[in-house]
Amino acid sequence: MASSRSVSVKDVAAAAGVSLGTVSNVLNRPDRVSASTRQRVQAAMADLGFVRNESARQLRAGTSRTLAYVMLDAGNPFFTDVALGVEAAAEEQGLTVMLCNSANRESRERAHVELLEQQRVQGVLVTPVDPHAAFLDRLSSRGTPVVIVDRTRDDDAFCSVAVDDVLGGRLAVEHLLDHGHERVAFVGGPASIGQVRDRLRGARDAWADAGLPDGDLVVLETDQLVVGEGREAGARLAGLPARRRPTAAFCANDLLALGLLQHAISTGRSVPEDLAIVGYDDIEFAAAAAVPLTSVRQPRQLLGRTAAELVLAEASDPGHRHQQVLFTPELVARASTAGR
Amino acid sequence: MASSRSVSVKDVAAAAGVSLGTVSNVLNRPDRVSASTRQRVQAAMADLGFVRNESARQLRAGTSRTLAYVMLDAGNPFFTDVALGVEAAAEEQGLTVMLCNSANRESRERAHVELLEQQRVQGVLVTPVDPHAAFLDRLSSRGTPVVIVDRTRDDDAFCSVAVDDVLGGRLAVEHLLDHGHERVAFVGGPASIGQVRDRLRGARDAWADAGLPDGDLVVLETDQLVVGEGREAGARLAGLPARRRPTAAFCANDLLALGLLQHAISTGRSVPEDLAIVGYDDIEFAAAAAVPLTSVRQPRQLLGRTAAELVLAEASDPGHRHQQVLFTPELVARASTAGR
DNA sequence: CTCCTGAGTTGAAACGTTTTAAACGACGTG
DNA sequence: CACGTCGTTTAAAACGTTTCAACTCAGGAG
Repeated sequence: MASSRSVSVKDVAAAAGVSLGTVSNVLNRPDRVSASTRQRVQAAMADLGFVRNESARQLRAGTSRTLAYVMLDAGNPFFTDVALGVEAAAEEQGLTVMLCNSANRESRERAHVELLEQQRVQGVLVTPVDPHAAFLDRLSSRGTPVVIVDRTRDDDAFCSVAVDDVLGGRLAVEHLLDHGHERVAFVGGPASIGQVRDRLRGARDAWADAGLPDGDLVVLETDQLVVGEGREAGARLAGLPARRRPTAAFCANDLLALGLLQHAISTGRSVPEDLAIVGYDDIEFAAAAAVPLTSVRQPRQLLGRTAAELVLAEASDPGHRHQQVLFTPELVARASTAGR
Repeated sequence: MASSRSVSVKDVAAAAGVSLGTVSNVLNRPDRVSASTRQRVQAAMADLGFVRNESARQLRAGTSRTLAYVMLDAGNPFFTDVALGVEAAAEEQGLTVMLCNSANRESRERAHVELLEQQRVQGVLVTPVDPHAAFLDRLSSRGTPVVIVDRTRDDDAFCSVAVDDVLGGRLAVEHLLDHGHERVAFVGGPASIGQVRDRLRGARDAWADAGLPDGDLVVLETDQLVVGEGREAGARLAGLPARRRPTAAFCANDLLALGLLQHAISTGRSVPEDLAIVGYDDIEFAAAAAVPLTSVRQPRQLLGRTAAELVLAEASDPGHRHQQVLFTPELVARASTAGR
């Protein structure tokens, strides 16, 4: 029951009157040790407060029992849900997940990635600021399995898991078309984000397929995907002359949609009668909004789980071919588009 | 520029034509190495794609360069904000933060804590499911510094940082009293959570000080601190006879408050005219709600930063006395109580 | 009685670093 | 010319674990 810094296998061995190798066997192959000595050793371990030194284990064994997820923004519920999926898959394999937060800063992402490589983690999952960053290629080329989460690259240098954002954009706009809207706004940006571009492209595809005039799909570009920008977009929308003002808006994520919703309500407009709104991500707060939000749902936990499985597959199979998994999004209709 | 598994200091030394100790010096005390050999070694490292093995470093050095925060619920924006503060403080010290998510499950919390101890992290910050769990005492007694975040214990076995919840409860109710409310509901639960009890106690204190009858502070207990429970509480509130129905509600956190708000709006009640609402935590979504929410703000990032500083202080100073830091909350008044 | 078998245990080597004391020259000083 | 000095570099030990070949010792088979 004692304590103190650093009780080693050697100390336990001495206390139990066995050799150091036997203690290790108790730890790693208990079946090879007779019941009586096993108990004696375990008692000694408890007595001395022995805690295995993972660095030494890892150094000798060459393999770590952890895997890491470098999140783009830990404050966004979307990514924490992805992390839940990662953790679930890891737990099944007896691995621990190390969560890192790059907070949208590439320098932090890079620092994390480099430390993770030094720690010889089994694999790195990452939602990168820039999927083409050179340090990701380096990491991978040196032998650490890397999976890109919720982003894609045009080449196939990595495994990746993502959701079909073009389809998601199409679903959103088709839903609005079904409800009879003929002037629609797309709210989102900056265009440098691949997701935003893809969702807009899907929206445009659907719009074109319906044979509606290009100009009636209004694009409002934002600087970030946050609530405040949504409010601001709402003001811009309200400023348009009534005849050209869209009757519905499709937002590139739920935070924007919530901002838009908030602006509408606070200026006395009703949703969906005066303005229908579709969001994207289906975060928990979407369903809980003042007017529950129609949104495009992504299989967030599945995304994380699949990424974890891919990275482990790559880690265990040397002759592995990279694969790009693309999930299908799903539209969840709620009150914010229920009118008409 | 090559790659491959496991290039060691020895390989670099051979390639650069120096001894292994010199390579280590280049890594750790570059000033002790002449400029010419330093460059030669660095070139060799780049050439071979050398990556320092952190396990070996840590085994020899005995000290790790990371610190961990075990979060109670990574999906709650409150905790991710605390994590931001932790990371900021750690970054200043050149340390990395390992985030772990117990997701409200004590078994997961325990598993994380045990692995962290094996990894010999510099310190563990934790918002525990149960601050009295025995494995926390064990961890600490064996020499790993532990700081309890946003929870307290009656004894002083650990350092802790928390916010004065009794005061927070008082502030909320005094604010409502100032606005002339004389029938108020407290919404929150379960009572097993210390925070909930403290906030209610503060509310009662303020109520008593105002000389108002006990019975006019109605307590609605909830099962969890989530949006859905808030909606449900809204229904219970609306079901009360008008004469006894509170004109204002103080919720134990913002998620409940958002639920309550949502129920009010969807049933055609206006906030704050028909029902004033005060939340707690001041999460980002509080300000962005359909009716911006008055809320009791906690210094979230400061909480995390302080915890990190405490744990590092304890790690470096052996003759350290545990201290309990208590921050002062602050009421942020917004539209949800602006009437009257 | 000897030999074999197999379960249980042991001792030593290895993992990749950091660190420390010692070795090595080259150089200026007395 | 011998000596100490200083700046550089080296060799070896140590960190705590895992693994593997070798050893011991009963018990059973021949």
